[in-house]
Amino acid sequence: MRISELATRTGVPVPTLKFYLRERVLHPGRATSRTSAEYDEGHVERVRLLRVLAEHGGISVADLRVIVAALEAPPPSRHELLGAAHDVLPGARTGTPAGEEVTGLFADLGWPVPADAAFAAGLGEAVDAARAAGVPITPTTLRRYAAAMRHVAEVDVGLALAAASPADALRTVVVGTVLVDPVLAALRRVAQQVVSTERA
Amino acid sequence: MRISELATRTGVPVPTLKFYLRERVLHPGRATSRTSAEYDEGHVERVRLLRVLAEHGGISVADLRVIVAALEAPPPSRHELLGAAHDVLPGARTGTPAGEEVTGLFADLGWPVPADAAFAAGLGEAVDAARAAGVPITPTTLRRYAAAMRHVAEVDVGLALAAASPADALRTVVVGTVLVDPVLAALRRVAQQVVSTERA
DNA sequence: CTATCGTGGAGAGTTGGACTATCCGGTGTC
DNA sequence: GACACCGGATAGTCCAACTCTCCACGATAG
Repeated sequence: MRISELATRTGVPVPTLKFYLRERVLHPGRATSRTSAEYDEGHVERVRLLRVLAEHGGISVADLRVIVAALEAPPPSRHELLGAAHDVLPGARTGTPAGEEVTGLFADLGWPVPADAAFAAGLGEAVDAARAAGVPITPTTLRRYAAAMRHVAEVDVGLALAAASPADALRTVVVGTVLVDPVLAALRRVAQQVVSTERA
Repeated sequence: MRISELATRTGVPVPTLKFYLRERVLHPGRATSRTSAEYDEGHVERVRLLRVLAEHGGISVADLRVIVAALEAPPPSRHELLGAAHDVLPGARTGTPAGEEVTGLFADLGWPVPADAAFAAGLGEAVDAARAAGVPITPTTLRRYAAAMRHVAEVDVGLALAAASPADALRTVVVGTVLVDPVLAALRRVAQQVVSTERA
């Protein structure tokens, strides 16, 4: 199909598609002449992915570029895949070591987390920010949060392992991590109301 | 103190403070003459709150205005307080009824959630977005996520109930909801790595 | 008592990100 | 062979969040 059909199929205007091509988040079509190219279902898929990550996940074009690059080079093992996906996601602090409290938390929980894991430092920052704003987060609080998120992670990993191919698994991890966060946030708010009602 | 001292105390430039005053997210100081005003510790606190919500919570100035308005008018009961806080937070869809799947989920779980709760509709949208991007979320998946977030909510409500005053509780709920989300997201990613390692 | 200096207030300008519009020479197509 | 459509490039728009510039005036140090 040509670019105008890609536009009608995805509902994205032609100038925006050209913008995505320029920004290298959409791979070029197969050129059929100097002034036309052929796009396929892969392009339709990609455009839909870009839109949903940008609109519902709030991912910037710069981060989209990193993400699609990772999607196009799937690592061999399913386990490495998770690390690769995480390095790419916004919020990761690759190379920055985590603070003492965070490493202590992981030791307490018996979690074998390397101190330089992509999100360990980000976790420390997030906790400090919440405390700076007056939220009384104690080590106990943090342990309880961690235990709950472990249950979430069990579900997440199950979804990824159920994928048909490594490429599918990578896609599920990256997209799932970004797009399930808002689902969890909404569930958290609803659950707060429920717990609060029950205690009243 | 005068505006320049407020600027040095908070590390925020004077023109930015003037911008916050114009946008009515920072309450005016007590005017001591036509060309000067007196700011106090409440202003320092407020500016720190604005910065941490904007930087770590990604809250826009328009949403900040709604949040600070809510903080200045605390509702009488602690239970109403949660609803008031949630109506104000980004992602809320006040007045929009939730979809069938979401109301069914709540019925399944035995959660007494009104169909027009602030986040019920947002939840449906978030789930649809994730599915549109190819994340295979089943009703079972959703129930497991909900169970985990219920544990998170137990901790949240405990924190809010421990606050000294209703005003403190409101602050804890609003700020905690916004700023603990990134903490949970980071914990989720770390837990994914741990679970994945254990299964390998 | 006077020369700055800082202030509140308001409008205009800047920056960055994400598009969107215009142009252009070159097809493809009826 | 007219004419819409294409790809490629450049420039322009729009929004949010600041940031700058003025202005007239009050504060305060010499």
